[in-house]
Amino acid sequence: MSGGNTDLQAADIALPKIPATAWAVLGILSFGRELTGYDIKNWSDAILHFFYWSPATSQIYTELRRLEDLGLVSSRTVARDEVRDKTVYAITPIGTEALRSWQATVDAEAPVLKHGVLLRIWLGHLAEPDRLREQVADHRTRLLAELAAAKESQEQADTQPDWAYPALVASWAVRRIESEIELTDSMLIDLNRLANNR
Amino acid sequence: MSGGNTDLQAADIALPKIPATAWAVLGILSFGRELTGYDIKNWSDAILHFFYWSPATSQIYTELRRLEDLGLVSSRTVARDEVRDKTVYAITPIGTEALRSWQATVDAEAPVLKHGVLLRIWLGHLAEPDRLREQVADHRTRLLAELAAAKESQEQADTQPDWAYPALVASWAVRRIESEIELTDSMLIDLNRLANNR
DNA sequence: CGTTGCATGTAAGGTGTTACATGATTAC
DNA sequence: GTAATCATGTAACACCTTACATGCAACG
Repeated sequence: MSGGNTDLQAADIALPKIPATAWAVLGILSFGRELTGYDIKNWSDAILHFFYWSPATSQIYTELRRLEDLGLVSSRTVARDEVRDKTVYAITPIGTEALRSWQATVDAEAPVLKHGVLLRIWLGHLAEPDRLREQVADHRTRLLAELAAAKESQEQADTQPDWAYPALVASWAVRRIESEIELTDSMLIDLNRLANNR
Repeated sequence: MSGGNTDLQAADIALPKIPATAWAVLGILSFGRELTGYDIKNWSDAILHFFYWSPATSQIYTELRRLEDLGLVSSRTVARDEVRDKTVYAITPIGTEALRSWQATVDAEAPVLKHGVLLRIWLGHLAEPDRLREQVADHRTRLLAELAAAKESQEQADTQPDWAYPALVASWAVRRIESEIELTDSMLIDLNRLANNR
């Protein structure tokens, strides 16, 4: 509205064309901490993994280099112990604005689910019924472990100040895993019925 | 049990090392129809997409070539119209046994979810509250369309003979989308509460 | 008569993984 | 003393997508 506004507007920042993984890594750094590539991998495995896939370690280092070349993150060397150093990365003001601009202008693609267990059930005509139920039961066990991890992540988010959004997402993750456990149980019942009706 | 059993056992078949996408394409052909690459892409978009991602068309043709080289599928040329031909693919006995063997021995990897909307909510501290709610509302609309498509897919599966397993998976897909709609509604409420508390 | 569907690819390039390598430190 | 953790990469390669190209047929 005001003609004299020279503030940095989200729309003013050129939106670099970088893959989704790069935005995710930048997003992790947007919480304001200085992190090593190793730290980012751990965050990724612990949190991102509930709603986005966790890239390989080498990929994270590749993205960090890309982001630094673009000026979206900065790095500095700090002491790790008396002998060795480590490199910590932080988001830059340009990086923050780029992320904001990405948020404001790039619509989310349709979510993608890659569910190997469901693929195997879909191809159930080729499997032994026992094998199928074994796979589903294993999946259920995995879900229980995920649920515990998600709940822990939720507690973490609830205790951090200014983590309202991560807390929202953590609560979504917990409920979505609970729902998948129900669906898995129901699938097991259906599978039993199918196996008995022959 | 019997020593004289010379039948082809799943475990006897060498398990070729091919990517998950190749198994998915082979799986589509395991329902016994002769399909063109184009047909497979359509099946993929219509069905596979509910629980597995749908590969690009060019990727499907690549996988078909790979599968044919391995003898897991065969192709033949048939007339399309008076002028042009088309190539239809069918699974071979070796292909069926390879799939069986894959089912019997390869455990499913952990499911992967790539949910761009959730990633954006997780980074909500960088977004305008309105923009966030817009993204979630758009996602809800998308889910409604998916739900309709999943229900149609379910009806299809229910009317086909010997499609008990696809029917099971379709019913799972319907319920999982319904559950995600609920989670989305609840997310919208939480987002409203967050926006008002400031 | 223009658009959508059918049908099949190639070429280029980007994305991402696996395997490997290194080595000090800390925990058991 | 041995395993796990921290920390950082490189090299090779596989996977997959995008963009492009082609052209008839059928539908409105």
